[in-house]
Amino acid sequence: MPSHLFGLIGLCLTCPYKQHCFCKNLLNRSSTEIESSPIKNVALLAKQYLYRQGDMNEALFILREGWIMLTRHSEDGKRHVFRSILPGELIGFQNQLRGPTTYSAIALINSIVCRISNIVDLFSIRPELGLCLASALACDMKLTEMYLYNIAHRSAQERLAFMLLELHHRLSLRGLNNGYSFKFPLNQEDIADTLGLTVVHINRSLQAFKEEGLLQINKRELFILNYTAISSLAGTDFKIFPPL
Amino acid sequence: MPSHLFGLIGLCLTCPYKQHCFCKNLLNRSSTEIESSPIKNVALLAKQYLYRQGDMNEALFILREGWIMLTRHSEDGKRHVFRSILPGELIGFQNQLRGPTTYSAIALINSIVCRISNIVDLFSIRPELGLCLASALACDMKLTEMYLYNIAHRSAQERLAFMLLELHHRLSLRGLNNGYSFKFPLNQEDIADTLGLTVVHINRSLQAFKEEGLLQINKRELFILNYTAISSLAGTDFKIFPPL
DNA sequence: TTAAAAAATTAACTTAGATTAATTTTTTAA
DNA sequence: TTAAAAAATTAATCTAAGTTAATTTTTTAA
Repeated sequence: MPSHLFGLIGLCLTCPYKQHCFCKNLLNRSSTEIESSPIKNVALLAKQYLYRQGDMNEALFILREGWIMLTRHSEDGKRHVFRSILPGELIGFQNQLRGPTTYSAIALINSIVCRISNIVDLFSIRPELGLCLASALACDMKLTEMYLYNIAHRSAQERLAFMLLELHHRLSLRGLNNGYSFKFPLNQEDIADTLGLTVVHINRSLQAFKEEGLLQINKRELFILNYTAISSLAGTDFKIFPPL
Repeated sequence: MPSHLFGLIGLCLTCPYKQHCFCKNLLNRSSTEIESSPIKNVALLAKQYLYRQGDMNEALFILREGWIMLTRHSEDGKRHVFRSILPGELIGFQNQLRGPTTYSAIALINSIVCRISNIVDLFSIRPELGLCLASALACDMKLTEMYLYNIAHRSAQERLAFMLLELHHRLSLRGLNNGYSFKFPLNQEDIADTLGLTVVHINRSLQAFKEEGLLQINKRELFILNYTAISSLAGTDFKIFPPL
C-alpha cells in the first residue's frame, strides 16, 4: 500500500463529514484511483479567498471546518452574497467543468477545506458520484429558492428572521449550535448583501429585534432569545433536508 | 425486440432534444432496462398542472414542446414563480427522491412532456446519468442565482429587461425565437410573481418600455425593438451555457 | 353572438426601505 | 499601548414601488 494512501485515509478518518455520500464513496477505492484524483486539505485564514470570481477551477471542495461565503461582484460594483457554506457542504461544481467561476469563495474565519481535484477523471472512474453531486446540488437549489422567495416577497424583518433561523437550523443539523446560540461571523454588511437590503436598514432591523428581546449579539455569537417570536416572522418553511 | 421498444425509439427519434446528455444515454440500452424505467410522452393542455405542490413525485420530466412554469404558493397566499421551463429542460428532481414536491409545475400553453419514471432504479443501472443530472441542475442553479441577484439588487425596469433578454437568449439557443421576437405566453401577473413586483408596477414598466419604443407585445408575441437599449438596462450577464 | 370572466390600464395616495451624512464603538495592526 | 481602520449606530430626508380602486380591453365559454 503506497504511503500517500495512508495519508489520505488518516486525513479522512478524522474528518467529521466522512459519512457524506461523496466521501463514503471515495474512501473505498484502489490506489490507482487515488493517483488520478488527489485529495488534499487546504487551510484558509480568515478573509482569505479559496477562489475568486473569474478564476479557473476544476476542483471540488468540501468545507471541513470554518465558514465560507459565496460572493459575486457585478459590473456596477454591487456585491451579492449567494449563501454561507457551512461545514460538510460541497462547493465548486459548475456546469462548465473547467470554466471560470462566476463567484468568489471567501473564508470568514480560519477554515479547513478538503480539495478534490481532477474531477473529470474521477467521475468517469466513479460514476455513482454523479448522483451524490446531484443530491447536494438539489439541496443548494432548495436553499437558494428559499432565499429567492423571501427576498422577492417579504419584508426586511421577515427576511432577517428567515435568514437567522435558516442558519441556526443548518448549524443544528451539524451539532454546531449551542442550544439557541451559535457562532456568527457575518457582519451587518454581509447580512445586507445576502438579503438585498442596505446596512443601515439591517442595523435598524437588528436594533428592533434586540429592543423587543428577540435576540442578542455578543462577541460574534448570536443568541436567539425568543425563538417563537422570530419563528412567526420567519415563516415555517426554512428547514432543508440534508443531501443523501 | 419487444414491441414497446419500437414505441419508445419512435418516440425519441422524432424528439428534437434526443441529443440531451440524459436522452443520449437512455437511447442505447437493453430491453430489460426499458422495463424497469418506462418513458412516456404526456400531453398537457394550457393551464393544466403536471404536478402540484405537495404531490408525491418520483419521476423526472423533460419538456419536449410547450412552456411550463414552476410556481410556489406560500402559507400567506402569495405566489412565487421560480422560473419558466423551456423545451429541452429537465424538471422534477428533488433531494428527497420520493418526497412531496415543494412547487407546482403548470403548463402555460399546450405542451408535451417526456416522463421518465422509476428513476431510483434507473440511476443504479445507469450511474453515468448522475453527472448529466448534476450538469442540468448546475444550469438551473446559475439561472436561479441570476434571478436572485437581479431581484435583490436591481430596479424594476432592470429586472424586467433582464428577464426578457434571459428568456430570449434561452429560446434562441433552441431556435425557438424569430429573430428579435418570440412567443410569450406569460401574463403580467406571471412576470410580477417572477420578479417580486406587483402587476401594477409591471404594467407601468412595460408601458414605459413601449412608449420609448423598446418593445411591443401583440397577440402573445413579444417583439424586442431596441435590443441595445434593453440590453444596457439588463446588464451583460444574462447568458447561460447549456448543460452537457 | 354575447355575457361573464380575466387581464390590462390608469390615477391618487402611501410607505418601506434607500440615501446621505455624521457620530460612536470596536477591531486591527504597528 | 495607541493610532488608524473598520464596523455599528442614529437621524433626517427622499423615492421607487406598493396599495387601492375604478375603468377599459381582451379572452373565454355558453
